Amino acid sequence: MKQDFDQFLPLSAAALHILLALASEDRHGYGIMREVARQSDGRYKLGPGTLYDNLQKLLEQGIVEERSPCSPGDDPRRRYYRLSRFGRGLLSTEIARLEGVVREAKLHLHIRPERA
Amino acid sequence: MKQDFDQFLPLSAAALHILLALASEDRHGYGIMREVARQSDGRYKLGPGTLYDNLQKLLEQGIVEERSPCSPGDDPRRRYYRLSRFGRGLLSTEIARLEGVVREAKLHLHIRPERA
DNA sequence: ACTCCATACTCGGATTCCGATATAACGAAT
DNA sequence: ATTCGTTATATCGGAATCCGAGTATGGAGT
Repeated sequence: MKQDFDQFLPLSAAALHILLALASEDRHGYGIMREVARQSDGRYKLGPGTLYDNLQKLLEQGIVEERSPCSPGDDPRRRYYRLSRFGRGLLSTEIARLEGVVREAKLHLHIRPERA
Repeated sequence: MKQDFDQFLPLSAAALHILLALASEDRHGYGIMREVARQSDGRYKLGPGTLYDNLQKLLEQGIVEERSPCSPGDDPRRRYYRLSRFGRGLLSTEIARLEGVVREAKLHLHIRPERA
């Protein structure tokens, strides 16, 4: 069975980074913000507006699910989100697409070697 | 000297694909549309609205320049666009950023081997 | 003349972005 | 116990962006 990932692609920068933050582990909203900043080395920061707009849409689309807060002793304010199976497949597809973009770009750009 | 690429990043999907189409050669608007569709294997199509909105902004920002139509016998309606030196550097930076995203994602996803 | 495709461009509604702001609980220190 | 900085969720509304429908015209083929 073929899933129609294509209608959700390409992911916006915000959605991509949110899914990426959730790929490593389930996180709550604020944790997503911190993880996105960390992964991008502080160059890309998600404000609360962008975060919750996107989270709501991702939930509606079944890409992300809300998880019950299982751990006792955890701050009860937190609402945890997790990547659904579908979302994981979608992210994989998007990453494969981005690899193609990178490959194409390298055919035509002189990339400087990374500096130490 | 350090150029402040960061304020332009991340590129939207539309801007990224336009720059990518211009990386290989100078093109006119309609040609950009076709090249973007070709590079993405028809999965990502740019409508004229998105194209000209983006092109105008990229021109204002000095990322893309308009080139005089040099070739005689060419359709005189065509307006050609070219990646500026700054734009080329910006695209390189964005590609490097995307490589980081891909690398990060692969740490946490089981990517299926590509099928033939 | 007619038709089809290439080409540039505009318009306006829909979507998305995103910072300012509100609210409040937690932890630690005084 | 009060205060303060941080953690945390959420909304609001203006700005930016997306994006397809539509307009217009030129060139090529029949």
